[in-house]
Amino acid sequence: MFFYIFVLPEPTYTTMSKKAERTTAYIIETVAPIFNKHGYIGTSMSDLTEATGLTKGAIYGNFENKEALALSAFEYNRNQLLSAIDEQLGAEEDSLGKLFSLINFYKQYDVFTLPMGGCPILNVGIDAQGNNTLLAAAVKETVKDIEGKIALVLENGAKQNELHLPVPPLQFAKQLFTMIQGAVAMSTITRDRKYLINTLTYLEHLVRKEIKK
Amino acid sequence: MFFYIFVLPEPTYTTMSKKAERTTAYIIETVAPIFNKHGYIGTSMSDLTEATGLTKGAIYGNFENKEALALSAFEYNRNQLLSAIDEQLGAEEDSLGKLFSLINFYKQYDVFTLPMGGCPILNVGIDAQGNNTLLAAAVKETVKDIEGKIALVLENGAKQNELHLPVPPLQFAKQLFTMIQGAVAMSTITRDRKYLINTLTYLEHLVRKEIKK
DNA sequence: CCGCTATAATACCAAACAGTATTGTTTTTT
DNA sequence: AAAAAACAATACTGTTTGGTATTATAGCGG
Repeated sequence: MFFYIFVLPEPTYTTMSKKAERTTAYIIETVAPIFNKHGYIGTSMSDLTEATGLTKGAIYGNFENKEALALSAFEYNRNQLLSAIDEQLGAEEDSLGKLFSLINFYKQYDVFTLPMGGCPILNVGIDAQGNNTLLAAAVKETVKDIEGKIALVLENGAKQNELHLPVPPLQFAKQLFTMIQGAVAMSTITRDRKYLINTLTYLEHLVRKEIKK
Repeated sequence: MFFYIFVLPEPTYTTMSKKAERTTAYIIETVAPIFNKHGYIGTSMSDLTEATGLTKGAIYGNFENKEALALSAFEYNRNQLLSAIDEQLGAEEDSLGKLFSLINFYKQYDVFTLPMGGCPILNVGIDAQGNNTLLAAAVKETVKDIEGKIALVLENGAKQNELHLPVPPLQFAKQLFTMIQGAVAMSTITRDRKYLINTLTYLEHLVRKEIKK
């Protein structure tokens, strides 16, 4: 018996025609988990040359400066996350199914974010707060995106009479995402995935009891 | 009409006899919010000499190295937080009152943590994760402390038959704290205190409905 | 108020930092 | 296959990093 947990995607940088495009993608994909794990200031250019096997000339030929590279790296991780969320919210037919699909996804969020060096929302969101306004703004925008996606599902569910919400869709979405991120934060800080499991099991129960018709 | 929000405490370093004790305390108190805001690597020794008005000779005369200073700084912030939590959990007579007191404290957690440069649990917990194992361990321990304090209140409340818990006290405490830290994280990342207000209002409702007898 | 000691300032270190101008080497186009 | 263009490596810049040995000053007990 076999379990497919995650199918490792082919790296983007192997499927591009132009050389520069390839190295640019290669750099981003190699560098993204490092920035995510050690933060903007905590990551040095020599960390990146070491990890990529490239020289500074190569990196600075493809990116204007460290900040631009860090932004691209965050965007790369963010896109992976947004794609995964879209996948969960697009899979099932009914809104409740979509919600449970998302909840189950977050139960394994630690293994999902392992290759990217942790949760980009949390890591970059906190790290950049005191050190890089550009990154901080990008994270803020991403949060808004995700909340919007969840709110849309809730709104449709309410319209289709599949579920009833005690508060407006966006507010409920924000509450839901806040609790999820709380679990992400606590399991990150304590390195204990039980926070993830317990909180998301509770959210399952909450959705079933509070908004399921 | 006057509102006393917070009474600014007299700095510790003004009430000590020995000179060395005073500067040590002065350094810690000056430096603590800087480390908390910019992180361990994000804070340079020159940031600290600038902020304190002291020279490196003075700082290194009172602390072995940067790491030891950062640890003292975290411990200082942590003690302030633990004291505040103790205050809330000691004020009221009944367990439910203690709980509501804590919840109300966290509704204003952003203004409480403003002078220390944000939530030390979250900031140091995430920052240190990829950069400093000593600090990371200290945060982990603090989390355990806080959860223990909340669990104790819950356990007493259950024993006194003031409330009934659907799960063991420590597990409920962890769930509660997870949601609180979720609100802290989200309001930090988005710089929007509504997350704090909404989540803690919800927790109020949850406690009233789920565990109040 | 003197003199010893405790404490802080100065001046310095090697290493690491982000960034760049130039040279060398591949790709790509003709 | 040669020429042009794109790309990456090298070697270097000035600055800042954490840390320290030494010198100067301030605090404090007798």
